[in-house]
Amino acid sequence: MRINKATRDNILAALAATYGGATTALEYGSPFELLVAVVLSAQCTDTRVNIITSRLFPAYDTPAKMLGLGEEGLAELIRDCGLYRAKARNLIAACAMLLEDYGGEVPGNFDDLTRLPGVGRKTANVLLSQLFAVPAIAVDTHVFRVARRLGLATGKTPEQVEEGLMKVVPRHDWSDAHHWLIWHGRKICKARRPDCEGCPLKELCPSAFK
DNA sequence: CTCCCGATAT
DNA sequence: ATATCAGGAG
Repeated sequence: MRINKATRDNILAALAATYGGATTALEYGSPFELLVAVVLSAQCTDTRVNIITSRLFPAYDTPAKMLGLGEEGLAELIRDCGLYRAKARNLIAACAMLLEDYGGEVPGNFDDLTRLPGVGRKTANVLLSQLFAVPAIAVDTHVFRVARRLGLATGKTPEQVEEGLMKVVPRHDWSDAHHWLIWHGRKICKARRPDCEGCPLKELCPSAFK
């Protein structure tokens, strides 16, 4: 669904006004902790990730400490977030790579981040924008769904939606717009039963149920 | 494309 | 019962 520039700018202004102070819901105390939290957040609510990390981070807050857990030990601690074997395997391998190649620090560029096992395009963009103030639009399930419903972007893949959003959102708003779309997706524009009646964008949205 | 996967909402 | 949740790897 294509929309004109005036409508698009009104939508972006309304999102900014409604979700202006939005930021991540993931709780973390260091770049490494955010890396772990974002990997755990795949196909899992942020609320549950925070429950898990509140038990994990006090004892395992560095690559060296987490590596000492081993896959089995880590898997047991993160079991409740689902996909736990793959996440444990990837995180342990990522800890080893961080120590081996990056001095135990989280690298600050896209290519190095996506070399880490379990870190793909979306996670890398989250870390770049959140940790290094690099303008980026991480397209997760909410951003993908909401951007398309609002007519801000088209395309069949997250990467296509990311490209579309970068064209219509001013660069200095990329990181913020990512959070606006996530919170709108959580609170109003939900996957299963969107609350179009209570939506502040219902007059502007090409997908609104009227 | 399939697989990984438990917790929660509907 | 089923869809969905801050995806990524093979």
